[in-house]
Amino acid sequence: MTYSEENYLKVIYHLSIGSSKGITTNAIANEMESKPSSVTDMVQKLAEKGLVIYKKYQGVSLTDNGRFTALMIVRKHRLWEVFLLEKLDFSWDEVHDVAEQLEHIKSEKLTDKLEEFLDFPTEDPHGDPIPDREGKIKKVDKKLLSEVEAGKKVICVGVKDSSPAFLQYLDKQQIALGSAIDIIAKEDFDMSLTLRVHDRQMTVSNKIAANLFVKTV
Amino acid sequence: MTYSEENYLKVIYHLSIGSSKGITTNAIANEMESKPSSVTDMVQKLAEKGLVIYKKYQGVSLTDNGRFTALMIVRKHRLWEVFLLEKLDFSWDEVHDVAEQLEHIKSEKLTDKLEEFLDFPTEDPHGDPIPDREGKIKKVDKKLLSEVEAGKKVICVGVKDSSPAFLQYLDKQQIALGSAIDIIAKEDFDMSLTLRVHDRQMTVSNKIAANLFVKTV
DNA sequence: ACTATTTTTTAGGTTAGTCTAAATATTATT
DNA sequence: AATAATATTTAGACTAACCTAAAAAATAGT
Repeated sequence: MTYSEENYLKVIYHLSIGSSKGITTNAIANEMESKPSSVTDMVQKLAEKGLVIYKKYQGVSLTDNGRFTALMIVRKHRLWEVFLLEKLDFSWDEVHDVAEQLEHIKSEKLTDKLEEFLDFPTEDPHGDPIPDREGKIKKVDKKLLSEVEAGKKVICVGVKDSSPAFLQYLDKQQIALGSAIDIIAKEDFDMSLTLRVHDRQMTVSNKIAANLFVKTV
Repeated sequence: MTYSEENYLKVIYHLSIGSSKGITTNAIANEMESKPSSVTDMVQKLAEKGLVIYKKYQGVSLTDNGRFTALMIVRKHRLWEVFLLEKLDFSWDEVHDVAEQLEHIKSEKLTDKLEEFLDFPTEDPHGDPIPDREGKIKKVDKKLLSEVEAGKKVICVGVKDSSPAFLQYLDKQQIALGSAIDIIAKEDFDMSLTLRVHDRQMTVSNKIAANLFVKTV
């Protein structure tokens, strides 16, 4: 397994979530910031190795073997994210690039020992579930704030838009990872929301709500 | 900096310790389990980048820049070894392969935070010193047991020969990493040593002593 | 249903890092 | 000092992973 093959499998896995159809070479090239022709090459190689199913012009999908391999990479990525945040005091936006490298370290023992050291976390700091060593994965309860109905209580677990402007806005409103949010009301006219965060009441636009990931409690 | 360039620098650094002359392409090829012709290619590339000094048929040596780069890789390798042993309960012989991968992770912040997390260790589990972030490195006081004079007290920090036969022998004699050893006498005839380990007295051959690294206390 | 547009694949080329075999330089031997 | 042995470099080839440009297939528009 090369570094590059692993990256392709990971991207195909992520694109497969939700869409049941074959993943197009264009979609993969886009995600990997490479060219469709390069993707065609690699995808043929992965098909020969039995990791994906590929028919010309029809897109690709993962085999069981390919999915398992992808899940083990995702597992490593998310465990390392927990490590960086909890043990090394990395901030939210700093973990990704480093985890992107660490996910390729090959040692089952390391992965399992790390999981134990972190006390068997079931989700990463963004609220995404961590596959176990058999590849089993908890169903996600992460949603966009805009999709939750009024009256519910939720916890902030991540952002969709991670631009400085948005992060600074959240900072100003004192909304952070782990903040408890009560959804008091939803305005039908513009889909804006009235929230209570840390005993402070506020109103946020639909655009804000559509970029904030929360998990229901 | 590619993975491969980093490995060459690291090997050249290790071979440079002790020998003040230029390092031969053959020596490098040997250490890397590759061919001398491949080494010539790479060494020319490293010379163009100003990391080594190279004149045809004369061997290579590191520039200041090259030495610093090598030291930063050694720093990462040894910090990760400490992490694996102390935090994840890896055993002595399991750390090397994994550290060999982890040493290539590129993130100054990660390295510095890891060092802090481990409480600024100054040597790794084999008794080798860990360079600081400026590349400063403590002088080694690690020696072979056979080179220490009678009467001294030492601590076992590593092995030169790591064959199962030798490790099993040490196990049987209850000599482990960290064991305190008193050197009671040295026999002139065959250079065998009389030792006290854990209040038990024993005699070991020169061959044994010449494969055991210790640090003087 | 036929043409225009877009998507995907094929063909051929590039770079990094490796190799083998041949050529050349250095070192050792007598 | 000349030759034999060894070490090192050069030349040319290979693979993995990428690219561009052209060809082929699929999709969309009228």
